[in-house]
Amino acid sequence: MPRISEQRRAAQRQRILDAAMASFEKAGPDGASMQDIIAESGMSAGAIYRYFDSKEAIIEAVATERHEHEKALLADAMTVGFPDGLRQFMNAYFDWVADPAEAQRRRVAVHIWARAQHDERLRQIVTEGLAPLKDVASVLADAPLPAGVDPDMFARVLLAVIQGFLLQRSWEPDLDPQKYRDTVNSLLHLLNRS
Amino acid sequence: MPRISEQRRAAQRQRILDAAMASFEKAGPDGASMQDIIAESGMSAGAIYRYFDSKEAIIEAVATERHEHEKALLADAMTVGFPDGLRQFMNAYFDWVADPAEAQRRRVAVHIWARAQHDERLRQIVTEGLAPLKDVASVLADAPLPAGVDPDMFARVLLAVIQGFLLQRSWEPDLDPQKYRDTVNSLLHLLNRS
Amino acid sequence: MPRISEQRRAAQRQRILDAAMASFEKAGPDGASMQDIIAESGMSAGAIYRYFDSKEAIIEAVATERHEHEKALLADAMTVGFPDGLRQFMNAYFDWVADPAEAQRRRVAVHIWARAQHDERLRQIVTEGLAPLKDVASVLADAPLPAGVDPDMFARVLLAVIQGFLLQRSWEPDLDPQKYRDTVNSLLHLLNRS
Amino acid sequence: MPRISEQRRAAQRQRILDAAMASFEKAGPDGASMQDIIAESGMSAGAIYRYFDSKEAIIEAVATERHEHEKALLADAMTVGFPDGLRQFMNAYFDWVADPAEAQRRRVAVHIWARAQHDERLRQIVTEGLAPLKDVASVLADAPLPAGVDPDMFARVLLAVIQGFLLQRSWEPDLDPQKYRDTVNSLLHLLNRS
DNA sequence: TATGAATGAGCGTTCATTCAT
DNA sequence: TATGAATGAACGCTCATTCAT
Repeated sequence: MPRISEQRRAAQRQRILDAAMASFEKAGPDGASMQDIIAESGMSAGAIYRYFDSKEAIIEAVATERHEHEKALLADAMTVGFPDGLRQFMNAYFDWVADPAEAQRRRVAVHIWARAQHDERLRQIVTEGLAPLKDVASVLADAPLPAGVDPDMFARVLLAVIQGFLLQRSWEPDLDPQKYRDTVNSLLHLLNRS
Repeated sequence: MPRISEQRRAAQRQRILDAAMASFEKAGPDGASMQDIIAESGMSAGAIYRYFDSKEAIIEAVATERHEHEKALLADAMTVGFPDGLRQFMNAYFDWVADPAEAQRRRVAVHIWARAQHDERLRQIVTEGLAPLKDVASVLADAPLPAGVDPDMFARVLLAVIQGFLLQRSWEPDLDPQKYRDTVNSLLHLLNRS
Repeated sequence: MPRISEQRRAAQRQRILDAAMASFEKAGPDGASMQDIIAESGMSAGAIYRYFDSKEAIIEAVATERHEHEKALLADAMTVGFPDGLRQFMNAYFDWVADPAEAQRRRVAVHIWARAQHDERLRQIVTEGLAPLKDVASVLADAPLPAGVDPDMFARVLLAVIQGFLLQRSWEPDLDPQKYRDTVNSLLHLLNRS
Repeated sequence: MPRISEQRRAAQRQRILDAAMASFEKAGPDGASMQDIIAESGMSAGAIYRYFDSKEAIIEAVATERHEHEKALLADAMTVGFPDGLRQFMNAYFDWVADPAEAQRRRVAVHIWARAQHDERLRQIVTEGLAPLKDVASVLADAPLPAGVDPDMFARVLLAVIQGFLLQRSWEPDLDPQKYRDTVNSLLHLLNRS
């Protein structure tokens, strides 16, 4: 009975997602055609549609994959308190932002962000990916923050610091992540002294 | 010998760009068809192609318009020194980020950002729009910054703080700009005490 | 201004419908592809979609055209009473069934009939095309019909006599319409004597 | 050396034909996909192709089945002479037309009729199904028919009366078969008096 | 024998762009 | 100058059929 194993099924799915990532990186989800994904994956049109209902479903799976990756990344950063958990949170992100192997994912992320503005399903996936913010905020709530600093908003500032850098580096690949990271860390040290 | 006045030509151009912005806001530049822009502008297909060579040219013009707007916005914020110029720089941006009339432009900006990753012309327009960073950095270079804080990178952090918020609010329109702004300002106050 | 005249628009529409009829005759609406209609019409894909929203819309237009033709055909047959109006009704149909120029339309009609079973819009078009039955029935209602003969059902019998022959001749083109018609007329004469 | 018994083979074949009938009834042979038939039968794609060479072969088998059914139906109606054999012929048909259990077969029949116009094999099956006409005609040939009534053509009229009603009822399921039948029988009684 | 994953040609339709009027 | 009808390549997707297991 040729019913394929769960393992093979997962591998084929991943093959498609990898091909989609590669295609999306080059031209964005709209610029990449199904033919591109088909060629990149080495599979046939029909085969791909056994794993995903539509191109849209592939885009959503790519978005989901990215956020699962992100959540796993941050899961254990949140196990320690302020200010060490905070530092780990930022470091986990910065490691991702600096990792050459993740360049593709970062570039595709920007397309997902743009698309999430119109696509309700994608918007949900993206905002659910913002969940770690809650954890960061609850850690910050117990910390001696300067007056006027809201824990929720501070968490968003930290995320923005990452997102903005990811964006800037997507246009200027030569931007040095280490220098940026050092500056951010130096700024965060001001908190300890307050 | 221009058959139509320069003034009329500019007005027609603007009409197309406004229609494009409206169309792009709804579905992004890829999701919006030339037919959408044609319908929204009330002009004919042929007429539009007298003002712009291609859809791509319209997208570039939209991107350029946005960055000219941005530059004008920041031009006079840079006339005073640290820390007042810095505050004005941030306030100018925050006013834009909070202005309901600018919602359309902000949403389209995210698409431009994504597209700039692949489109060289767009990338140049976007990175040229980053010019104010240089001015901010040169102001910061003369300021008594904490140890380890690079002026160029600090300027990027400030930009990131805006960009990230713009992004987050594009997915969660209810996010309160005032609360975010207050937290950012409170954090920046730490600099004065250092 | 190249906005085409109403006349040209109607001509183009007809060109598409004629091409569709020719294509449908050869292979039925499902067997004929849009490419067939495009080739047959000598128009481009895009042009056709300016006149019809979809292939389905073309099929509906073909069905509508056929029934408008039919209604016009029967309109004046109904101006006289029994038994002359009845004879004219049948003759009008028989002339159509025997007319070589109408062979295409007859063959396509059978496909429309089949399709009308599932397609609600088509079903409405087809059943509205049955309207003449009401007129025939009302003429028959005033006639001295034999006992047990319901005017509505008799009208349906008459229609069935046509439909069935159309069907039989679609499989056996050599069937002689004249012989069939003579036999039907002879049978109808029995009514006069009753 | 058949690995499976002839009996099982026939049962499997029937299972496929039943699934095909059910699928064709819903959407016609073109609207129904092999996947539909596969799902409806509970068999696998590969299994079905061991019993039928192609979808076309299934359609032909469905058509053949229908006409075998029809022939069996009429076989013994033809054992008696005019006018009783005639009445039995019509009654056998009318029973089929009124039988709710045969609704599926009737609806599919219309599709077969349409398709038989282009498909030579189907046309042969359908015209061979018209064989009873010959028997009816030969019975009628010995009967005292009114002047101008050709036995062959009269047989066709009788068939048309059935076919047309089947068609009309496929669009208007509420049509009362009994009323139609009564009217037809009343009309046929005129023959006795002539 | 039976399975269902895989194939890839072909489907209906859309789109940015052109050009006769 | 302006119009919008026309183009035709390319799109996302489905399908009957095959064949490795």
